[in-house]
Amino acid sequence: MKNKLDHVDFRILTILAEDAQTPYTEVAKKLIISPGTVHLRMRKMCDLGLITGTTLNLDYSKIDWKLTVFLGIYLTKSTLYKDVIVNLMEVKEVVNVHHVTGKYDIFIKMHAKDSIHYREVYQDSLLTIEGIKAVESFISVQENLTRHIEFN
Amino acid sequence: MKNKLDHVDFRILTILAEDAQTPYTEVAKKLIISPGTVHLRMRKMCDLGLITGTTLNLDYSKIDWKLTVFLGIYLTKSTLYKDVIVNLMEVKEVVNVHHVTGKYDIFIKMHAKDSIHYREVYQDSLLTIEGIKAVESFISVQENLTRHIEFN
DNA sequence: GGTGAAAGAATGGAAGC
DNA sequence: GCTTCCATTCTTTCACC
Repeated sequence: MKNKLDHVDFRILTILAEDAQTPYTEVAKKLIISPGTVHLRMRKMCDLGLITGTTLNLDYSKIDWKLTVFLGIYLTKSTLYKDVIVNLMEVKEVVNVHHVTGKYDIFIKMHAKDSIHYREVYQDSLLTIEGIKAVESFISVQENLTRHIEFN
Repeated sequence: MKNKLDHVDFRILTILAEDAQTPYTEVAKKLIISPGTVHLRMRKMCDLGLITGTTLNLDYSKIDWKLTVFLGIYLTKSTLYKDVIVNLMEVKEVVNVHHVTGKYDIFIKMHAKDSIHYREVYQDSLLTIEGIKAVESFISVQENLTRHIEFN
């Protein structure tokens, strides 16, 4: 898959991963290629499934969702992961679900307005899911970094 | 902070969080407001610090970075977190760093090309950081969900 | 597989309501 | 604080290289 991509593609990715709203004309100018080429390369990378979309980076604390929590989930039986994941995805405070190997079976990230809201979600929406044996939580005190890998 | 935002702002956020490249004219049409208003609201939300940027969603496996790993880090002394975080941020495979409460002191997310690459980063770049006592890793077998909270 | 130009569309101010 | 208007800028296609 990677051999379909070259250095120009990676430089386009680097610029747009930094700010997805950068006009293609500006990307083209920076890389000294034509806007048409940027457009073509972007379509190629979307078609390849490398670029799956674009989104806003949001600081939830600014709308009074003050808590970010990571949760490591133990299942009663590891094979139950599929059903549990489906149930987790229905909890709207959950923004990220990973099936993992290691101490935990599933790893999730969620947001909550405050500790009361968090406890509600935890007790009423998470612990009640069938197949979950136990949950360990890690409350984020501070996010220090969110970025992409370097493309090259 | 939240009282500066209304339902229209949240609907704009919802649309653009889904696809940050949606033209403002299209957002305006969906919400039956003028493009100028979308522009104004967006600038307000950027100025408030709610929107911190825009980015691409990427599937790293498509460029042969096959591993996503979460790592829970124990420090020799919890007060060392600042220095350790600075050092972690210099490891380019690390894309996310959170200072957390709970069993671990710091929680990070990283990507690697394969298990050899991962072991190199783990042994040479992470375990060598002064102040880190131990690390527990969770290799993501599958990402099932990445989304935003529902705004309202 | 890239370029550059051109038609159509979007952006981002300003003036008025 | 929203809207409409408009000059400027961007997108996206396509004939050509």
